Amino acid sequence: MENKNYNTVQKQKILEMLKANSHHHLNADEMLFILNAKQLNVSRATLYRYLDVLVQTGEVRKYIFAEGEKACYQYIEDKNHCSSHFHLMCTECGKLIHLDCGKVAELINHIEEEHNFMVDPGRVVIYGICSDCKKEINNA
Amino acid sequence: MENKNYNTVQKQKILEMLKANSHHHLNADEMLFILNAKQLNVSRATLYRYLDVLVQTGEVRKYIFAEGEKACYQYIEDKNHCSSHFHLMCTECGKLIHLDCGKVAELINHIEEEHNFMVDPGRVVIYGICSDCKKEINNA
DNA sequence: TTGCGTGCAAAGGTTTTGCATGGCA
DNA sequence: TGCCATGCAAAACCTTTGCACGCAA
Repeated sequence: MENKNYNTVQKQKILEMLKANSHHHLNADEMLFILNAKQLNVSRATLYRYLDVLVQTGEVRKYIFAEGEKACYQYIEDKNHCSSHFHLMCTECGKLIHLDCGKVAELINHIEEEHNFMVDPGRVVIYGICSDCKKEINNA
Repeated sequence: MENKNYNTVQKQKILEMLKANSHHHLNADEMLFILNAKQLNVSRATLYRYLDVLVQTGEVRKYIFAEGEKACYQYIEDKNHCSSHFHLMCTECGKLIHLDCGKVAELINHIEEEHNFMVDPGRVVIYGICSDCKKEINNA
């Protein structure tokens, strides 16, 4: 790794904030808002710079959705583990569900064997609506 | 649909160009370059405006990849059909493969029944490397 | 003391928008 | 003729970068 990784308050707080929100994705504005609310001002530049590092090391995943086009970031609990399965992303609430399931492995195998296509599971996101949001929509 | 859809040369040429390149995705610059090469100057604004319409009607799909972050567009042959299956996207050459396969339907059913998550198949893209590019990489 | 990390402001690149003009129906 | 579509340029937007200063080790 090329960075000498000095330990600074900013980095600590950014990482802490990401871990506390590992259940959903955040964009830069949202992150700065959260940090601000905690009386810690981090500059936008520093945030982006550190996010880049975290994405490179695999600790954080970066998403870009066609609608918003604003980059969203999310802390990945177990980076090695998370490259081997698919993710379900709720387009309503942003919740990320780890789909660690034999059926996925089955489909990946099928695609690689029968369709001769090498899948990169870590990048695959299955969009849809989670059970909680489905309830809310039905109740509305 | 809210647009009265006047027929103009620009729209015709844009759609024609998209259809001719339906096997892969293009970004705005590439499209303008192609149009230019054919001696038809379309303004960037017009291109973006029409692309928006096409995306809304489902004739064109918009992709944003985390790396490039530049929006890519691709004509969808059969928009109704394409909302019911997954797509394989080669990250090397941009080829889009329609994965119309029982295994996909199986996984979708499984996710909806067992994981209680309503999948939106039209938005799902499985990234990886296609057989042609795999060969090239191996030969290199 | 060394040199990485930070903050600020400016730049960068893509996409969107306002406005006057042009062209389809 | 009415009004949508176009082109231009400017604006908007998110993100990156240059530079000087501050701070970790």
